Amino acid sequence: MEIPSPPSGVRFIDDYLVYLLARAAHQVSSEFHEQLRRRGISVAVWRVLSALIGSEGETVTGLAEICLLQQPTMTKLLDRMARSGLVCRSPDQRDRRVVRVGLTAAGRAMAEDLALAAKAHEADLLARHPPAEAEAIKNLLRSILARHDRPRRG
Amino acid sequence: MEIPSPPSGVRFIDDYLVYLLARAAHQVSSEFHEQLRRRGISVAVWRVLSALIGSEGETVTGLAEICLLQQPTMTKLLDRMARSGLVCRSPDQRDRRVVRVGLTAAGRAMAEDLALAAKAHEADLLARHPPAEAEAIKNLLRSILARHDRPRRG
DNA sequence: GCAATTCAAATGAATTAGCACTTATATTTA
DNA sequence: TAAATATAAGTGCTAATTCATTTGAATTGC
Repeated sequence: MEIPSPPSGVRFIDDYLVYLLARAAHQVSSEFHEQLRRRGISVAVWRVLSALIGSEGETVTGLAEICLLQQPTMTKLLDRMARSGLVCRSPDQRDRRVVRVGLTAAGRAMAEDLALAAKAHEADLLARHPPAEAEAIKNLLRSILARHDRPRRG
Repeated sequence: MEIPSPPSGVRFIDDYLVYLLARAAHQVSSEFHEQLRRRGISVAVWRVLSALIGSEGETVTGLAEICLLQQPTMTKLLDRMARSGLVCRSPDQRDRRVVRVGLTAAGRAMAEDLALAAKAHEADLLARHPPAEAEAIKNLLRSILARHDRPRRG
């Protein structure tokens, strides 16, 4: 059987909020992700580093939640990052189930270096919008985050 | 060495646009993704099905771009979906390098069924915002997409 | 009209993620 | 306080993703 090219009409996804958000997130980050690729740093590693900037001592589960990953995925990611000398784990004093994650000197240097590049990229992104809109974007996103905070999820 | 709990101050990521977008996208879709999980349908499969609604005949590379995946990932995903009888491939008549992808009857039924659930979920999401804001969200996202459309990417 | 280049899709090897489960520690409650 | 339940992190297996490459077809330039 033969399939013609897609019609030029409106696709389902073009008016579907969840898709618009996913696409915007992907598109907006793609330039910075290419910078990471050039430096040989994976997006997952950058997410962990950035999550720890100004917030060292997060737990494994906490980092997984922040980085939008499963906990076992984070455990293994941290294994690799510890092996490459970017993070260190240490047991919590009060609760021995808990592992707290910190940056090594090398990890902190890399994190801060990348954060500068990330902020420069962000300024560049926002400069493409009229000032009022640029202002509105983050506020709207924070409003979305506040209104759709899920009770709790793995 | 000992690592204290993270300070309660402002984390880097809490004011970082790319993260806010990624988090919003994740959070907003999580409820629907749970619905998918309950039905035993993966997010990737849903993305392909939804991409084909009203737009059958997309190419493999085109679908990869729409679904925010790499082309080889899409090839293998389509292999699996064809095996489970959701999509069919057929060679383009004009250009024999191109493969056009269509839905089978079962695939179309599943796509339309899920699209109803997706739209219901979307209505539910938007109802949590004041009407003016709900109106603004999609427009703002479309503005972002328009302004940050990348030239071309794998 | 042929060689070189571009482009679409597929393939294979290696890496990574996800799911279900285990282990160890805390907390609850009877 | 003992037993039951809950929580944090790690493990093992399977499956999916990626990167680099290959194959086959179309386009371009000479």
